[in-house]
Amino acid sequence: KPKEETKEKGENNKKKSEEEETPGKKRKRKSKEAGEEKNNKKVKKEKEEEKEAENKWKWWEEEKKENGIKWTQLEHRGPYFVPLYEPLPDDVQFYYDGKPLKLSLATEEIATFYAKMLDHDYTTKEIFQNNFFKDWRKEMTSEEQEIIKDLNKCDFKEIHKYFVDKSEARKALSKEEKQKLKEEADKIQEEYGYCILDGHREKIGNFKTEPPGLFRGRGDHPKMGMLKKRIMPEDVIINCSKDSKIPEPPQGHKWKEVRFDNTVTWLASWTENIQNSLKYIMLNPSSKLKGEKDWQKYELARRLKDVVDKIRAQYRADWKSKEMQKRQRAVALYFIDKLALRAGNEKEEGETADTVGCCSLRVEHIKLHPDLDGKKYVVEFDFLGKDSIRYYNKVSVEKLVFKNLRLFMKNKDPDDDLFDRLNTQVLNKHLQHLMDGLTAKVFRTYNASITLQEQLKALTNSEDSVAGKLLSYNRANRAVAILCNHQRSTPKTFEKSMQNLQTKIDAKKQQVEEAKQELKKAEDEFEDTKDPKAE
DNA sequence: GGAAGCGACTCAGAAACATGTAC
DNA sequence: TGTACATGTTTCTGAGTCGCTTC
Repeated sequence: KPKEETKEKGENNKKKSEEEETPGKKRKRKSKEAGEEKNNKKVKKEKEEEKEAENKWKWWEEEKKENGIKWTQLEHRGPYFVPLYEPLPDDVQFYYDGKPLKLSLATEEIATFYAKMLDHDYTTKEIFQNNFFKDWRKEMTSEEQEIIKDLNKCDFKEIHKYFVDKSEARKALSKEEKQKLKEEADKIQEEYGYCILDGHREKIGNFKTEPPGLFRGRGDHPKMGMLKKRIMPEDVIINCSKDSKIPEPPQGHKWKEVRFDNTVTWLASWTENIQNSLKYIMLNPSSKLKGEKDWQKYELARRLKDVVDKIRAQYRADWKSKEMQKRQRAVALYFIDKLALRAGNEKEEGETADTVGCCSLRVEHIKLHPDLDGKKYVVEFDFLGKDSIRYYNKVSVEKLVFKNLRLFMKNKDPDDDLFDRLNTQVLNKHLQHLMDGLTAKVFRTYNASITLQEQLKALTNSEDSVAGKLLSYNRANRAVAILCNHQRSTPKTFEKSMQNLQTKIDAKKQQVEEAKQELKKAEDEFEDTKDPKAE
């Protein structure tokens, strides 16, 4: 049938081409042109990509630099500074205790940070509100401090609406206007987004300074809502090669420092005010510096493959060691290897969310079940890991591991460390003895990689269609995600999407039901009209 | 020797943005 | 053909790991 339809359409078109041009026909021609334009764009893009691939720096075919030296030439424009604050229009007001209140520029800017987040869960959290209000008050003028004393009396709704409308307006711009904006962004990318590294043009990963705003820590972060200050050139250290063109600071400003350190890979850095830690401008993952490091990482995992059986035999033997530290080390390593847990460095209390990894597990994070759902020696894990993502797993372990865990937990409080004789330094020092360069994280890389490889082998067939192979690939990838406990929160639109799908399903069901009824009716009618003699 | 702190880097989730598809 | 929504990709930046230095 589809073939017939195509044929018919073709014939109709032929007929019409012999007729005079009608408005409908003009529309068709226009759409054809639009289609061609789209196609041309695609071809152009493909050609550009091909050209880029041809020009790609084949650094892996070159000789490696001596140990520790990352480059001999590094030239760039410095970071792109995000635009300065633009004051609100006069008709957009902040209200305190029901009355409009004109804020000073700095106070207003910080108010907009909060106003923009009004739709977000963050602003309902007490810690966020308190941190924000405390930091906001610090930046207020003394007059403002006298008036604004209670966050509950602050009304940001008009400011919030202003930004929502602004974002809607941006979405509603014409194609041409959007194109113009894109060209402007491309120009900035072209100017600041690349550097020259050893004679090759390399893409920078993050060439813009982070804009000021409110700190959005993950999970129950004690610092959420604090004011993230604007980065100025005076905060920035530039790193480049001595003989290169040193980037100019924006007019009227100067850099904090310019250094020429070729043992590091960063182009610029600054200290952020929330955690007092360093932030860097570095290259894109497609660059030589990142690619080479990635390569090394997988080579290290490959080397682990050769010795992993021996290491496994050793930690199994250590489960029976007379030394408590060795036993703890052996059980922790078993978890890292079997469950792909992270190492678990110690963290400063009160500075970050309370999350743990293997070495920092506490007694309260596991439950022991001698028998559970027909399985023996089950350990139930329940803790918050990196990014406050919950790790929940019930694992059947070996008898010796189970007995050791019981021993480690004996006479301890829930908030005591499970592995009290162990930390990541002790563990990594031991691993270093087993294999040069081996650390806890290599097990995660190794187990993730080998899982992908094995799954691909088990799920794919060389005769499969591309779609079939893609499906198998996605399934293999999912197995790795499950192993590594990679998760995403459900999107805000999830409920609505599900509702839409359900509506569609219901409509189809009804259609089927109606069709069935019609069929039944037609059959009955047919029965009635049948000639009794014909039977 | 080991604790603390810092520096440099990778990892990873959220959000923004781009593209594809169904209606 | 336009729109709304779904899906895929990229950007952003917070959260880890781990080596090194200092005390």
